[in-house]
Amino acid sequence: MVTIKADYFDIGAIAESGQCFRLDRTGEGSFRLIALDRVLRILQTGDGSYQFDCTPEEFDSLWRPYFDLDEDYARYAVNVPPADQFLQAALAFGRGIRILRQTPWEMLITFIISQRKNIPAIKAAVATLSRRYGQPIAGEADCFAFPAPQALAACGDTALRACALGYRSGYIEAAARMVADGTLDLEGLRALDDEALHQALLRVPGVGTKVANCVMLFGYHRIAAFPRDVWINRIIDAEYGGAFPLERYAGYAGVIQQYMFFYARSR
DNA sequence: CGCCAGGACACCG
DNA sequence: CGGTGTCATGGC
Repeated sequence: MVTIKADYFDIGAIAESGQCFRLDRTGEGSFRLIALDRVLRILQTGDGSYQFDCTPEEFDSLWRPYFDLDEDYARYAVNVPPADQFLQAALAFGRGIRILRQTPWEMLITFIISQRKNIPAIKAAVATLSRRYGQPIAGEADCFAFPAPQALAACGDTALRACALGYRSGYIEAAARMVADGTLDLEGLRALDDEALHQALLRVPGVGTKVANCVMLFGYHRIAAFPRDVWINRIIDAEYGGAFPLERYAGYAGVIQQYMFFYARSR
């Protein structure tokens, strides 16, 4: 058991921020995360601290980096103009959101699934896919790791379609084959700069600009990436006259984007 | 039942 | 280059 008290850390906000689809509220102040082929239970105590059900070694080597706890999120707020009432409200409301360091493979498949689906539907599809093609996690009832590339590459378009994936099943099968046969080296892409990484991801069927930016932001922690979905476009139209001042947040616009998304969707 | 969802893609002018 | 129709399915 590990207890922490971190500023700018709110597991409930993170769970509802649309970046991770396997972090669920299991009760009042309790959460369960399936990630990195493991299960992590998290308890939010009354005094604002958190208890993680893992060893200190596991916390330091896996979960501290996963939750990006070594980064100071106060620095992302300094360039927001006081007159920007929308962003001021969004940062106050979403205080405690962090950009999780998830894996490129899971983000690639998850965000191919995400197109034209709402968040509950995405979570359901990821859960079905994991239950059918992921490894059961030892010592945990009904918990399954995210499927390996080989597992998804082998199961076929028809079986994938039966996981409520619809027309995306062909994209997912093709992407899984590229990764399984080495055509696409997701770990090797870490060496590329943002623009080259973006271009490499666009070669994957079913990956356009928006999904590529999500994979960059949530899978490679490229926090300059700024995914534009229907919610973000709606905000930019309604609050910024169609032109959001991205350059003001150069280098970390993706973090700002996440506050915008979470706040907009809450209303 | 109808509308919408963290879009991509082919096609068109 | 920018606009338009289509794609399959579930949540609300």
